[in-house]
Amino acid sequence: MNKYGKVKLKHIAEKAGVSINTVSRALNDKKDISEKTKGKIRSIAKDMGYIPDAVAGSLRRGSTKTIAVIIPDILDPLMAIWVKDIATRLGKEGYNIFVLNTDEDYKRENEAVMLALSKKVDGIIICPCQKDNKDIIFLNKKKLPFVLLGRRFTNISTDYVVSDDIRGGYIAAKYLLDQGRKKILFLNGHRYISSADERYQGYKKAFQERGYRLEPSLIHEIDNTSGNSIKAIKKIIGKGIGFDGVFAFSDLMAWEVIYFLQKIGKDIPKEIEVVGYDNIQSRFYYPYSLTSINYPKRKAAYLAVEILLGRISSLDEKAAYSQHVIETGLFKRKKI
Amino acid sequence: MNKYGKVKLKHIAEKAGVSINTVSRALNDKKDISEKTKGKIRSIAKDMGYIPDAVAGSLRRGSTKTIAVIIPDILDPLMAIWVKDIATRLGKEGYNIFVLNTDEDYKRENEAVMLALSKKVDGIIICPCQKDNKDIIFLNKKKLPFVLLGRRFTNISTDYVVSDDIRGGYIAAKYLLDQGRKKILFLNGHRYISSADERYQGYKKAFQERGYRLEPSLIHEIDNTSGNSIKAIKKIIGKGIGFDGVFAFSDLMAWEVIYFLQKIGKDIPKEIEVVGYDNIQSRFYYPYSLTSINYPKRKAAYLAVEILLGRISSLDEKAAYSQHVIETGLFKRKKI
DNA sequence: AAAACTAACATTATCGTTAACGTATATATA
DNA sequence: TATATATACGTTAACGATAATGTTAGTTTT
Repeated sequence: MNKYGKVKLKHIAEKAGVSINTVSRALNDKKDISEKTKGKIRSIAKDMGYIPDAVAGSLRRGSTKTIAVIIPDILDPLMAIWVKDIATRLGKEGYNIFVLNTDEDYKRENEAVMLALSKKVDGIIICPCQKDNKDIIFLNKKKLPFVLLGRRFTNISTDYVVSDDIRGGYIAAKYLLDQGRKKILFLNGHRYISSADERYQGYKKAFQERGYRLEPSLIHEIDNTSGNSIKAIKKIIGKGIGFDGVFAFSDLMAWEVIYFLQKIGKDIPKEIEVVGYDNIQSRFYYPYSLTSINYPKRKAAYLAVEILLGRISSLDEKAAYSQHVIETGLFKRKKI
Repeated sequence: MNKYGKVKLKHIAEKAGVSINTVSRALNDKKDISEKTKGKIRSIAKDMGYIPDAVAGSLRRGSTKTIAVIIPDILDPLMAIWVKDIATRLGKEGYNIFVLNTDEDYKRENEAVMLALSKKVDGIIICPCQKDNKDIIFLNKKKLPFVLLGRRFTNISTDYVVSDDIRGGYIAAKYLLDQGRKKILFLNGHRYISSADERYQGYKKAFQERGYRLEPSLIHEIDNTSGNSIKAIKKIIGKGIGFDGVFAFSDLMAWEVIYFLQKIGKDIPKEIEVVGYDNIQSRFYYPYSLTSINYPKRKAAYLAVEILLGRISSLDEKAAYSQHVIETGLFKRKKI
């Protein structure tokens, strides 16, 4: 370390015998500076152990080079994967990310948005917990670029990247029905979440095509958070409701469900076949037969990032919305 | 929205007929202001849709109210749990967190530290990927408070919270040996990670107590990142090395290992018994018999936060280091 | 050789907020 | 009544970096 408690541009400027501005230009690789001076300044800066003050720079520049990622729950592997992919992709463009958990709570989501606004992030990627969040619409007016990932709004047009949830729900129902399952338990997310609502629509369609009626006692809407599905399934079984198939809102839910059903002695998938969503497989190896609705998750995340970067760099506020519905398919897994 | 593109303190001050400073005091709940004025100003600020500019505030205040959490991998449930617990606890004190992944990479860890320094965080909680990182020691000189979590340094004294890894390794080995396992595969992390090194020491001790010799071909050091343990175990089996027990560095590794062993037809735990570390159970229900080394993870995270907050608020730079080794125990799980 | 231009640097304003300091009024004490 | 003491505010100077604008010396143009 050197004699300066904190090395500022000023100190480098003094030592180099140039102005602060010249130091700034040298370190930021701007023009209007000779290679010789630039090299000299950079060398001095390095020697002095200069660490740029991002806060001061952000204030002056009017840009923090930071993106907020607002998600329901980092403990859901889908979200963790997305967060990591987004961070990696954005890192290449010099952006850092701020991760904010909402725990599927509308109020916390709005607090997160306010925090992002306050922290002056350059953009937001958000997986909203409701399909018609009025406070987020507010972002439009604030002219802060944002992209929805995984879930969308129905009451307003925005940029988004989602999976084809209608088809996902349809495929899942069709598969279970094709397997001869008669009493299928649908453990869905709340229908005020776009993906849950759309999966329900697809699910319903598959039943209607066969002239089947949806049995209300077999359709449940629950939070996609810790332990919830176990609580729910306990209650359902407690009521004496029987079923031979389950379609869960996420693989996470599906795992919990399988765990519990196994525990009470059910033979999976013989007695009860479970279908999940998201097809999480990258790290969380799971030995049971968990068929799942699959879609290119990384592609979705990257696409959201590209759209956001486009919005940030584009001067055209009125550019058409980028709306992507990514194809879903069935990923069939056998018991190993 | 109102006529102001961006509502600043100045605008509120104008409207309220007071000075900027008074507005600042009102909004920050400082003293030297009457309840009446405070109420009036706050009401006006709310009406005008004022959103504080955290960047400007941070620059002036010299504090960002942000903590960096530097971890190897957010995809490891242990880290995800820690991150969430830390965020929750710090949130109550008005802090936000910046999550930075290192992927167990020394270079990226140092970049993360530099970034944290540049972003002017108020403190760092870090799970270091090496037990003697010289660049982090550098933090001491920078007088930026930091606490190690899960892993510690051996070449320098710092604040830390770790599990009793020596004992953890000892217990695991003892358990497997007690079960009559003769050929135990130790899938450890790299020994330049303190926890891996200490678990090795405990492991060795258990063997020595019985007069057993460690078989080098059964001890492997690998990265605790995606898919690595499967790659490793494939190679080990490919070499014709047989084993009837496995002690893995993390539950994550253990899951991967069990997955693979199952896949190639092994009966778990009959043929091969696996012991993991961290005892992840909160969300990732896992149906196989995975006995694991347990310790109060949330307690560890909270403790790290308390220590950090203490350092931040304390004026005493020379306060004795807070060093905590949290008790570990065996969590035995049966096949369900 | 005068005018025009350019490269390379310096000077200064600015970002929005907070804190140190200063001041005036109201209240309490002697 | 005179003086001390709070209380509640205003004024102004940072915080550190960057962008806009100036300035100077050297080069090119005609």
